[in-house]
Amino acid sequence: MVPTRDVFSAIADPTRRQILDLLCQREMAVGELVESLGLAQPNVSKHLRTLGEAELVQVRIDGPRRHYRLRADRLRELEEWLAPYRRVWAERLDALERHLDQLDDPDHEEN
Amino acid sequence: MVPTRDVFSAIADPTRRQILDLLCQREMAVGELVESLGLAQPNVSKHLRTLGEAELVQVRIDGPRRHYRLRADRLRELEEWLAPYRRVWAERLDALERHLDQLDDPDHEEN
DNA sequence: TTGGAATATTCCTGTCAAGGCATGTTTGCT
DNA sequence: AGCAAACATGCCTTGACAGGAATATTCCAA
Repeated sequence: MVPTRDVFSAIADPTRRQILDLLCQREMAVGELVESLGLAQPNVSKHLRTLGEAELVQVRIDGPRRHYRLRADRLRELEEWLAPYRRVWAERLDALERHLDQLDDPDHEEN
Repeated sequence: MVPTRDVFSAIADPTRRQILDLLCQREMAVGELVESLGLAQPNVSKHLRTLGEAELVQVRIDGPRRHYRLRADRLRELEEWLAPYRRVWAERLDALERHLDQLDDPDHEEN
């Protein structure tokens, strides 16, 4: 089951990030999400569909209601993408320190 | 200098991620990026502008050419956003193991 | 099997972003 | 000053997406 949508575009929307934040705590039904978010139900359903296409979310059917659950493993893709940049942080921190040293110089200019 | 664009929407575009990947290695001028990416120059410039609005990138002017440089620190925001989900991975891994155990059961059903 | 609750889907509209093309701007060179 | 290189910006068209409203679907209970 290959995802039909990439994680990056899925989390680009603020509302969808809100949904993920909620699902981070616990599984939730659509109605609960609607109430928590204060959005229209069709709107929430559509965002859930998008999250589902990215496989960031998983459904558990329980009678007439559907419980959505976070699939955190898909966020590992993000984690992995981030990896190469982590190394850069260390280098840049050195640069920042040198920069802060320059701030002690009263003639230094900043904007 | 508060960013006028969030990191999430900035990295949502594949081309922009490609650019970041290139800048991960070293600072590059627009012309170099154009050649590496095989895209039209105005196109690349516009993506660089977008990355700049998210402050994911920094310019160094050198005569007529502009060298763009990665600002990895802005990706920390992503890292921080990811933090709450990291904890979920551990829990979910337990569930996965239980799931795999069930796979040994020949009567177990899967779709 | 009829009704209602919970949710999904469709249609419509406005907005925004990407790509292509043309043009403006700055800089260095002569 | 004039020209060319290196970029940026503006305009246009097209496609994708978000939000709203209405409608369809699925399920359970009586």
